[in-house]
Amino acid sequence: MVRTRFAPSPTGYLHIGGVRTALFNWLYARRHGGRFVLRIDDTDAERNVAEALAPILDGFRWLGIDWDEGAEVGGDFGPYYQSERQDRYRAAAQALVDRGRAYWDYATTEEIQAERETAQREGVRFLYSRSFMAETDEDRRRFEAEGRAGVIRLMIPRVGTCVVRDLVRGPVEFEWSREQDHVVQRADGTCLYHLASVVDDHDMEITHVIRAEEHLSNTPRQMFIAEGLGYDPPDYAHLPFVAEPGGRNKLSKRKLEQYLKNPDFAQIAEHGRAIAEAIGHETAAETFNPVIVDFYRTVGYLPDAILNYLVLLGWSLDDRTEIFDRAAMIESFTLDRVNKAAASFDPRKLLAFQERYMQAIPLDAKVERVLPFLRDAGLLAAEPDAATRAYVAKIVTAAGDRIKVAGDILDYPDFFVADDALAYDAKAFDKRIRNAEGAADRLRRFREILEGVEPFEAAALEARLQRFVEDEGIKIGQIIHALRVAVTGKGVGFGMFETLEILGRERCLARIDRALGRL
RNA sequence: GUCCCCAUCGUCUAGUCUGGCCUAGGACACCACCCUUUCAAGGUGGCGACACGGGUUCAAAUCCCGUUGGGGACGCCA
Repeated sequence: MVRTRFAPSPTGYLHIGGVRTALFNWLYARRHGGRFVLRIDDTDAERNVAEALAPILDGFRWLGIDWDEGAEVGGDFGPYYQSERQDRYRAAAQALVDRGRAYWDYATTEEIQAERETAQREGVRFLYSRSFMAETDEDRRRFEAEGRAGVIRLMIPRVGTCVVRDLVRGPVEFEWSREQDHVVQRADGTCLYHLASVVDDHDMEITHVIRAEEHLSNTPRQMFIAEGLGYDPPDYAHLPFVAEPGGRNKLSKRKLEQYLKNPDFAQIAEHGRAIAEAIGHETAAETFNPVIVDFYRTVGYLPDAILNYLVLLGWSLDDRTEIFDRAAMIESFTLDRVNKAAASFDPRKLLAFQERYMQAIPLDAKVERVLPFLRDAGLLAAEPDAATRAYVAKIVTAAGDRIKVAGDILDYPDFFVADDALAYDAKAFDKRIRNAEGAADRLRRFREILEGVEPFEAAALEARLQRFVEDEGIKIGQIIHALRVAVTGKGVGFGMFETLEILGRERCLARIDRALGRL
């Protein structure tokens, strides 16, 4: 049975690169009817693990990447928090010593550092001299009598090679003599990541370790640990990096502000920021940024769109298929079609997927997505009644593809504000009404006509306006722009006649009066 | 510095293993035109890449060698 895992540290946020790695693990498990484990790489030192973990778990849940075992759901191979497994690691470290694969070492950090510097000065490769290695219990007692604290180091072979058979890259060869005698247990008795990771993967019966490329060069030591412990090592697959927008470097949470300098990235960020501010959401760069998954949830992206974009970052099925729903993804995902080169994150393309997915969902689903934004922006009551929903549905229909993310509904606040609170775009008002020759008079005349149009619906309104245009001997542009600004306050919007119908006669008349009154 | 990985349009990629079907295909972005009451959407078209240099071969994006460039790893971090 295939078992994969993703092991996040509780950092307080879920970033796009992590999701991509988790997604590939999840897909591989689902593809093979296996299990996907969410293990938590926390440490004892971390205080508020639950708090720092919540955004990560919420992010996965929102994306629909579910885990069969691990944090909050438990399972038969727990505990799933590394902080609760130190005893296991210590036992493993001791077993390594017992099997002659590791040794107690009593060098101080300063002594190691001195050796390292000497090697560097002489231009040779640093390899620990093992001068403070304890070969017997008596050695240990002697060192400890000197007041030294012992660590456990791996007894890495100094000859030969290690071959990592990577499912993405094929065989990769490393010389053992390049590896250090890595510490696996600290002087304070706690154990380090590489040991913990190997022990956990074994205990949790992980069959495929699918992780980012940065771990490729860590793999020999992990294989050494696994073999030393008598484990059957898992299969490894090292994924290419998700690189920063417009660059080749690994995506980093520390460079969020720098990414904002990339024009495409900035545009996406700005679009989201406007929505977030309208609903009173925090928009500091560290927490609100297109590299962080929460950004997309806040702004109203669709999880499936994000997954679809992400599955294509470093993987493809063929030369043309690009729309994958969950089932299609699971069905077609294979590790042998994972790319080797880093793929840079392009939020622009993500938006393109979002648009396609948004166009595809049914009206009522769209309305449901949009409602919370109207509520959070204070434009609608918390519990909209059926009439209100129907009203919103009309707006959503009329807006059509203009609503790319759910939060885009906030581009149309004018349908929700009182007539006397309507804000006018000053530039549009001047251009279309104040300074347009004869516009105000035409508007005044058409207002009178509007009083009698029956029914007050798009088709009838359009027919009547066409007649007005003919009667006046003008072009449609000479009335419609002024009309738009008068009733919506803006120079741009969706179909004029739908707009009038949705607003209704009373409000249209009131708004035209108000606009004319501003002259 | 040492080791490892990678290299096709600005970006994501197909093609590379199994050389010829590749005058290199698709998508995003961009540009133009069409549609049009504005803004979107949609339609049509365009721009645009095999990093470089040597081989091997009748034939190289594809195989080999080298160069260059980029990235990653080298912790008592994870």
